[in-house]
Amino acid sequence: MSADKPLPAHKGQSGESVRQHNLSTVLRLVHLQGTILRSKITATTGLNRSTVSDLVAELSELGILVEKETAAPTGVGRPSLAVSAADNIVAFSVNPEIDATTVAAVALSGRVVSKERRLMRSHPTAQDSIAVSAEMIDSMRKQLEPGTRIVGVGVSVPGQVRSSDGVIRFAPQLGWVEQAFAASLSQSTGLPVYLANDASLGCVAESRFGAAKDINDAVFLFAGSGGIGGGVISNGRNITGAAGYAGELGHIRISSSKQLDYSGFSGTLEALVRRNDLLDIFRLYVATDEELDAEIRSTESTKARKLLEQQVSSLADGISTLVNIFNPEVVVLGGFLTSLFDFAPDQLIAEMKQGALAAASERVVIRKGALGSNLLVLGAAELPFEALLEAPSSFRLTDA
Amino acid sequence: MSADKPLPAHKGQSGESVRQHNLSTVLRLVHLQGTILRSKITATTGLNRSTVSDLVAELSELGILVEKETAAPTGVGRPSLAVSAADNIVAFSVNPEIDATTVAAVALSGRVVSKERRLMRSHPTAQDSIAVSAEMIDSMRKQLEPGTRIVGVGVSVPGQVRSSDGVIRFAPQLGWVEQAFAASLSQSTGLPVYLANDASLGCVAESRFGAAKDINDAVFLFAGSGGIGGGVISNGRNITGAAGYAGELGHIRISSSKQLDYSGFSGTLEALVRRNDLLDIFRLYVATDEELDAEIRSTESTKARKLLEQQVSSLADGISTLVNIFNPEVVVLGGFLTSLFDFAPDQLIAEMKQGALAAASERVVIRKGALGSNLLVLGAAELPFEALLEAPSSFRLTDA
DNA sequence: ATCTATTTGTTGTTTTAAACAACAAGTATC
DNA sequence: GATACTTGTTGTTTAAAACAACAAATAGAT
Repeated sequence: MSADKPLPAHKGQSGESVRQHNLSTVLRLVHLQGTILRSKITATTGLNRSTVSDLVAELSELGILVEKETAAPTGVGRPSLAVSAADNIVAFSVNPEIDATTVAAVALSGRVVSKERRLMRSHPTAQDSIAVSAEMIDSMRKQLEPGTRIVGVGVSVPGQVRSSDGVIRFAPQLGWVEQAFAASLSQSTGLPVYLANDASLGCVAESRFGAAKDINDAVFLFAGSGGIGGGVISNGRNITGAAGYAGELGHIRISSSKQLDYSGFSGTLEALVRRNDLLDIFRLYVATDEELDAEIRSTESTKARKLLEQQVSSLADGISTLVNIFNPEVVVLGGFLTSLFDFAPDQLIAEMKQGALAAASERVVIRKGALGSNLLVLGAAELPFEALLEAPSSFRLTDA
Repeated sequence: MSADKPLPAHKGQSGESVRQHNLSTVLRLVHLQGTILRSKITATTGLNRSTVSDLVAELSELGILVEKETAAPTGVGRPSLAVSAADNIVAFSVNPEIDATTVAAVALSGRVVSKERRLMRSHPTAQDSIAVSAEMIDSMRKQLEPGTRIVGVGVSVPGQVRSSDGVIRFAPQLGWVEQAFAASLSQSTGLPVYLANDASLGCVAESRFGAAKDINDAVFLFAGSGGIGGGVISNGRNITGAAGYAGELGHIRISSSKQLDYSGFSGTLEALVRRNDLLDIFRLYVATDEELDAEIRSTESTKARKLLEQQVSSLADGISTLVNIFNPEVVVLGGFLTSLFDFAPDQLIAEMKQGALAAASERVVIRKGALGSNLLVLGAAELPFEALLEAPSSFRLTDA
């Protein structure tokens, strides 16, 4: 009945855990803000000058942070030192898609060190994908600067991932079911591997570095050829749910329509806002988001415009529901949803407000994603980085 | 661009804040678990025996906790002391409804010290309600045991409340708009007053003391005569949103039906699962939840059973959407939704699973609320208690 | 060019609170 | 009644943040 397991919520704090927390706080600040003055760290953390000095020294010792003298002094008084995240600590990010696999190396400083997209035959098995990923990581690893250290691998998966053990439960586009992706890729590379849903990672990336930076409550909707994915930041934290499947915002039911989405549910947001329907009406077979966007911007076809208006309406319905549920400050759109937004921003906003409570919707801002093609690259890299940020002094880095 | 305000997320921890945190942790543990052995506190917090001894001593000194020798020893070894929350520290909870106002005094120990429900003429103004509440609190205050100290007042509001200043933005049933309830009631009583949405507070109560105790991810749906309200616990925390309006789960759109809910939105969960529709079909004008439940259990009418099945379907649709969004462990139902559940549990569960992702729904349990008529009494009291739990050593208690 | 005010880094000391260690107290089992 | 076991108590140690004093580096004033 009562909790025999020591819930983390009821954990006390000892002296050492305070040190861990403070190291973590400083490192996270630098990772998120980029290069930052030490005096600024002192101000934002509220810690004493000498304490910050000591913390930064320890992190520098570990090779995680770097201190440099500021090139141009900023004002009166002794110039403060600039603190940056190490440029030679990298995470690999992997994004398997239906027709290609993207692998990148991202430095803790945020720099994308290298990035490669390899086309694959359609419908690769998970084993194929793991083999290709491992090989790409291996070759990329050899080209890293000497002395570079590796945090691990983050994989963005277009499907549902069990967070506890990194098993892909179901990836509809790829046709994968119950694949122990993390364990297998970890075996092949000798590196720790972390998995999460792609849209959730996009959400994390936009909230840390993009359109929702410094926002505590945000909702994300990303649409691609595989449907609509989503993510939520509430009170500054990504909502994951009990097992990691939360945030499937494409599958919220908003209508009685019998139209099906890619997972076979009817009347959902994903069923009514379909990229393929737009491609069809423009008589396109495949198209990049840019090409589709150009068509949407320029079309004069009444039929096309009507479909677009319907999709905008459905999107507004979906956003209304999410606003009522989450009361976010910002709603961030990605993929071709940005084109829908641009097509009829006033309609979208008006219909969204009409379907949502005034109090919850009055301050909501709808915004386009800011990270473009680096969205998932940065998002996936945050998974291993998060592990490092959580325990900077005890995390085991791997030599390149 | 970058954060000039020191975000709490980037706050460091000093020695003193550790003490605060640990005092808070111990006190919260006792408040949530009820009477608990000191050895158990040591085990769950992970703190040293002597540290726990010291922390409990400080809280006892403050009169917040009480240590007693255990009546019946539990096993081998020196018997541990039983730690309880003080029974003479109380919070008032207030619940204004359309036809009555309920005021109660709740002890930190969880005991409901007193409770009174006063009938009022229909459609009271906010001023009426504040005056009546203040008067009820005053008279109840006089009857408290000597030496009792007061934490504050928590108000559960059937409407949207801005959390920053306790202004009621809109309470559709009561017809209130923009009422500075907290400020006004605080003026009248001389006590700190906290406000929140009623369903959110019910959610907090069930998650701390009721059907979702020790559950980190739970969704709550409560239905009454005023519609359907909701609340969410994600990662152990109640979701409030940017301004406090999150959790309006009754207003999620699940259908294209033109049926309107109490806030004028069409096709929402609240529009399709209406208590009044059930009352109508049973030819009841007013009825308690118990009376309605009896009708639902015993009805043989085909028309009634069809309506009930429709409502169960709609409820299942709503829960599916919420399961896809939140991946909860438990969904808790309250009000007449429990009767719907009892009417057709298999249908509800089957249809819910049909509309939700397998991964997210496979482990979900649908459960009835456990707190009955004390739901809002306990929930509202948690608001002032929370302030005390947050800062036990510096919180200013008021003498009765 | 020099002086002053200002800000920040550095170093050595103090303080706080948790951990630790040793012992006493109380219970159950043999 | 002896022994093992668990918990409370007390005094000591330790870790880390705060503090204080001073040095360093800048901008602006004289």
